[in-house]
Amino acid sequence: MPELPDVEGFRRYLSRYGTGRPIRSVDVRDGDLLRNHPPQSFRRALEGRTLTRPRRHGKWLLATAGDAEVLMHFGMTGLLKWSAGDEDPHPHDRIVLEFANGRLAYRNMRKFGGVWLARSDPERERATGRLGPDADGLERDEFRDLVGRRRGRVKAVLMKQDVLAGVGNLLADEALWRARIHPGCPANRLSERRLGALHRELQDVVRRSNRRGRIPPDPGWLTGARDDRKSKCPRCGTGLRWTTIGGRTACWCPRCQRR
DNA sequence: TTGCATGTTCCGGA
DNA sequence: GTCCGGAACATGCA
Repeated sequence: MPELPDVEGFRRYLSRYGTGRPIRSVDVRDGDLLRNHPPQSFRRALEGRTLTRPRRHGKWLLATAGDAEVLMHFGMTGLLKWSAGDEDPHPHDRIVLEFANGRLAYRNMRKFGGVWLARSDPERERATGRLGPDADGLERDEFRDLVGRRRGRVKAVLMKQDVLAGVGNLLADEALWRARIHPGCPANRLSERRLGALHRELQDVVRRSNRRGRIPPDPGWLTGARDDRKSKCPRCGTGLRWTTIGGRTACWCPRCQRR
């Protein structure tokens, strides 16, 4: 699931369950997900430390641990899960932080994404790659400069993490649908007015989704209709259409979103 | 059995 | 250099 709003939910979750007391031990149940350190040095860096300053940049969740920084990416199936009891670990729990009062699991079925440790800005950037400014709160002028100059299709541009960070497949489709812009339209052919509308709708979708920790699949949202290939546009009732843009399934309304 | 899935990266080609 | 499509990554589900 994880796009910007989901990771924002994980940030709050980490803040609630993973900070304020020291990590007693680290259980690396699947070393594949530790992307830039062997389990032993990862454990040494974290055990006895307290996580502080949980923060998010795009789809990345970061936290300070002593002189190091923990970086988490959730791929398509990652999440955080707290448990206070002594139930068996879930089979997809890959890395588990043990605290005195319970444990916090980095769970990830498909093993895209992972967990990194960084001790410097360059080391962090090697993990995350170049990231544009976070999509949440991006000012209109900056959005216009970043997105409006690109020749590529607007949906693909929105999803490029080095342009702006945090927008994934669902968020891009939702904002484009609301702004009535066809996902295949070249970004640099959008008028000022339409770019402004796209900016406004994206900010609104992000703000409302962040409160829920997900892009809500509610009535009135494209995200609430897109899974069913027989769905109609929640706004005008026209049959939705699907195609591939930027390697992912784009969903749009052929009546509301004309080329 | 096949196709598809909300992410990223790498490659070849236009 | 830019942009695109396709494949790969790993796993589960319809």
